[in-house]
Amino acid sequence: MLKKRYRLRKRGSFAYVRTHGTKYNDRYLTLGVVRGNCKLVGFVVSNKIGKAVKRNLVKRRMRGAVRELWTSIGSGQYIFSARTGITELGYAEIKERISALIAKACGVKGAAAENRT
RNA sequence: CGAGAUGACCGGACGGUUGCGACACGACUUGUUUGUGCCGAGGAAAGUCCGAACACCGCAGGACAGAACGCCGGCUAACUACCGGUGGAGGCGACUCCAAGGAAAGUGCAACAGAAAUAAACCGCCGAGUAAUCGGCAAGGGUGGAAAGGCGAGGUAAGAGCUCACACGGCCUUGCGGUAACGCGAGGCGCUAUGUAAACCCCGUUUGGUGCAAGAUCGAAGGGACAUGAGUUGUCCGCUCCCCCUUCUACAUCGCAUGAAUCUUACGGUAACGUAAGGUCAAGACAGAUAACCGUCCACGACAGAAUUCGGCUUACAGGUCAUUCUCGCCAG
RNA sequence: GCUGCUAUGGCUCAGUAGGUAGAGCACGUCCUUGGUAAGGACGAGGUCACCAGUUCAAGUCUGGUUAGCAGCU
Repeated sequence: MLKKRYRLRKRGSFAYVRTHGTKYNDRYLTLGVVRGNCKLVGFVVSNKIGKAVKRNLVKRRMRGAVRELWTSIGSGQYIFSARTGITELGYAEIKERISALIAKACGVKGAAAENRT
């Protein structure tokens, strides 16, 4: 599991990433990224996903996956948003999809930075 | 053996690796550090439907309105909950269910059907009359959820509680039993009275508002202003205050985890529950902590995630366990 | 976490002192026109979100459930 100090926690940070970040989409996940020196990750699981038990389960799995892939992530602020239907996936699938998104984001790092400025 | 009834309980287990949150004790590089120990979701944590604690609203006052409840007795911090009884309804039964005061205080409503709906005469019956028609009656028919008690006898022109009987219904008086609701009897009164109060209402009881995003501590700017205004309920009265309003920033610390707590035993009580003794401290976050993988076993795992805290209610739920428990049916002896 | 509101034909809505559920648009058939639109006539379409209760009778009254919407920060 990810320690608290590596997680994105402030309301303002979420708003910043959402408006200024580059987005990468998947069938079940959305990733928003802003480059920076520190390395912070946030998770969004909305009410649409399900009731409290399902939401918590999804959130835990996402955190667990990110922890295992921690070394492959570059510095910056990340937000993973869950989309409807994700409750049908197992842990392994979620992990695969997250790693694919991370690869995509880190691969086009330079281009994303140019577009932003 | 099968079908049920009632009450209580459990809610995968064990082991290994990696990982997360709070707390305690250490370490040194003194902080977004690290090591060890210990603890870490539920019977409903849910819905937010009642009742409280606690906090604030200057005081927490009054009246009306509004709201809730409504057989009796207990229990409780409190309650509309709970327990026991009474009455009623359902079931062959064990047993279950019931917002269960007042309809002669008043008002409203009762569609359609039906002659007529709180009111009396369509068909009908009887009498008078040649007949038209007039008078008497409410037994029978039919409508309706409901038609001025039921059934029998007497009585009559025909009929009618008009009169009488009833282990019938109602009202009044009274005896016995019960704390009481009420029950079981006795006597009297021929007896007018439909339903609806989960329609307004009447009677009785209770009730100030807002809710931990309550609130306490810590800022800045702008505007109004000496009687306006404000003081969190709809209206009014009373009382009080001198400052009030708006916007923005910050989201830290406290509130915040020992409590009407819970477990065991004993005693009292039919029970809810109470009393005494002893034991236990057992989540406390603020983008919000329980996951991933593997192995073994079985019934192959449902509903579902704490957010101020308790007592209830309601709703969801795979499967399973227990009881000198209770009922019905079938078979055998 | 807390507090409110709504649910009626395909769509937008009425329906207040319980008594056989209505309007507009849309839809179908016919008339009108050389044809279309407009207009006219007729018609179909409803478990009144769901489950119980009160009542002779419930869209309406009472309790519960489920969806959806809004506000408080």
